[in-house]
This record gives sequence, C-alpha cells and structure tokens, in this order.
Amino acid sequence: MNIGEAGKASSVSVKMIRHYEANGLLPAAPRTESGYRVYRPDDVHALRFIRNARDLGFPLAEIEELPSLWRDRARASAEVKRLAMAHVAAIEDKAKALHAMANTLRQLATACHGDHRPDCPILEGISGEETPLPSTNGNSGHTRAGGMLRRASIARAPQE
Amino acid sequence: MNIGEAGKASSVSVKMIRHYEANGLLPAAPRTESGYRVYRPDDVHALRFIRNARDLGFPLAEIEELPSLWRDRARASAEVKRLAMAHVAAIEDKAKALHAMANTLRQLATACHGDHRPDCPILEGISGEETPLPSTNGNSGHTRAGGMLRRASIARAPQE
DNA sequence: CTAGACCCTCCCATCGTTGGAGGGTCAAGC
DNA sequence: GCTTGACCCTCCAACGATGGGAGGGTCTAG
Repeated sequence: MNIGEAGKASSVSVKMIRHYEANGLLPAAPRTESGYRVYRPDDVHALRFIRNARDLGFPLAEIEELPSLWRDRARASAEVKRLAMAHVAAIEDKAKALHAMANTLRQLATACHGDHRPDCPILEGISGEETPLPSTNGNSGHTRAGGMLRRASIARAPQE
Repeated sequence: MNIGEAGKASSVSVKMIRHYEANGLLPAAPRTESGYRVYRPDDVHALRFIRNARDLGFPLAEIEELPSLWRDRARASAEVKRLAMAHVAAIEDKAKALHAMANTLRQLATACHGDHRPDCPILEGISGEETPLPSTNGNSGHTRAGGMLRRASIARAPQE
C-alpha cells in the first residue's frame, strides 16, 4: 500500500511517516520504480506503535529505543519497565507542576473582583517579586523539561 | 544599567531579553552611543512580570496582552480574570491528560514482571490497536495542545 | 596598553508537527 | 490518445521558548 493508505490505517500523518523515516525512527520503506514508498500491514503495526507511544508522552528518541528492546528479548521487560516507570515519574512531576500553576492562578483570580475596578490582584500577583510557585518541585536537578515528557499534548486521541 | 545587570535582577536571561525585544513583547530599549541597551528599574519590573507570567505557564503571546490590559485600566480586571480562568482551565485539562497517561503507563508497568521473561505487557499494551487513553479527554475539539499552555516546563523555579 | 568582562548582531539547534512550493505519477473518464 | 484530479515526491520554512556559538565591538581595571 502507499503512504497515504498506511497513514490512514495507522492514524499517523503522511508528513510524520516521512519525517520518522528521515530521522531513522523507521527503516526506509522500499520504493516502486517511480519512487513511491510501499508499505505492508506489518509497517502499519509499527506506525501504530509509534503513535500510541507518542500519545503516552514518550519522546521520539525513547520510542526509538523501545522496539529495539523488543527485538532484543533477552533483556526485554526489565529495561522496558524501568524506562516506563521513569517516564511515569516524569509525567507525574509535570502534572504536579501544572496543578501548582493552576492553583496559584486560581487564587489570584479568586481575589479578583472581575469588574471595572482598576486594581487587579492577578496582575499585581504576577508582578510580585517571586512567583508564589509552591515547592511542588521535588525537584531533581534536571534543568529543563526533564528529558522525557515534553510534548504530551492534551488528550489527542479523539482528534481523528 | 546594562542588559546583563537587568537580566540578573529579573532572572531573565540576556538571550531572552533580546528575544523578547525582537518579538515586540518588550519595547526597544534605548541605546548608548556604542549601541548598548540601557535599562531602568522599571524595566526590570516589567521583565520580572514576564518571567513570573511565563512561570505560570502563559504563552508569550498572552503575556503580551496582559500589560496592555493593565495600562488600559478601564477594562482591567474583568478581562484579565477571564483570561486567567481560561488559562487555569487549560492547565487543568493538560494536567488531567498527564494523569491519564501516567495511569495507563503505570498499569502496563505493573503488569510487567520486570525480569527477563520475553513477554512484556508494556510493549504489548503500546502495540495495541488503540491506546487505552481513558476518556479524560472531555475534550473540546482543539486540535493540538490547546492554544495556551504549551511550554510549562517542570517546576523551573529552582533552576536559577 | 592590554586582558577580560561585557555587549552587539547573526545563524543554528532543539522538539514535534504542520504548511507550502514546485514537480512527478497514476487512474479514471472522455 | 489526452486531460483532470488525487496522489506521491523532495525541499524549505515556520511555530514556541530557549540555548549555543561565531565573529566582532566596547568598556574598565590594572
């Protein structure tokens, strides 16, 4: 089947399939004489795997590791479980940080009259010396977003 | 004061200050004859405002709106409150989605022996037809990450 | 006068995804 | 045959926020 059909069958956009191939996440698909990529049912399975892992918030770099662990059955589940649990921890850290942000903002908003009075606690709060971001940050030294979990778009599932 | 000093005083990197100016988020700072940007205490206040709003997960595009509302006091708090509450809702949606991801993954991981047995429920789960992403997605049609809240890196506060 | 700290403007990378431009290929209908 | 429209191809650029670095100018203390 062609790339368009594979895309529909796997819920991965044609753009992304080509992108994954270019980045080595997928092996290069064989081509027809005219250059069209050709896919088999197994490839759709692989695409669906990528899509699901992506939906679970795994960064592509990690998605690339998973199947290799899969093939190398000797050290299969232990490694995968470790990776998955680390990922869960990262996701939960992030969720906690989000809750903290939401709480801070909601507090500010609650104090806001919401009318035309010129003083707005929200703006005043944000203007403060330090954002009252609670110590939700357990934190763990990683500088930015924590290596994993970076995309994790909101519940993308229903989008197709 | 120079950009470096302003950066330290506001906890905004020099790179970012220049970036914000280039993107119109900040008015162009006056320059010395030699081209150095010059800042006054008030500017540091503005920078700190941006930093705090950023830490609360506001995308820069929205941060740009806040001060303009601030200046236009006539319609101050009502607008700001609306914006803030919408933001809170978006953040919480995202947090919910993260929890759902974490739960799904944890379930898969829990079922995993974590030893050398060749079958790994995690990989099998991810390979399934559909990711068992719960109906956390109440969802709301927006296609990608939901407009606001996109950066929100994990508890960045302690990083400086 | 020189070293080192600071500043300047560019460009590039990250991460995942989308969009478009510009062009080739295929199948169906006439 | 030939046209049309759907499909495919490869590049190139953009988003959002940030960081890194090159290559160069400026300032200040010794």
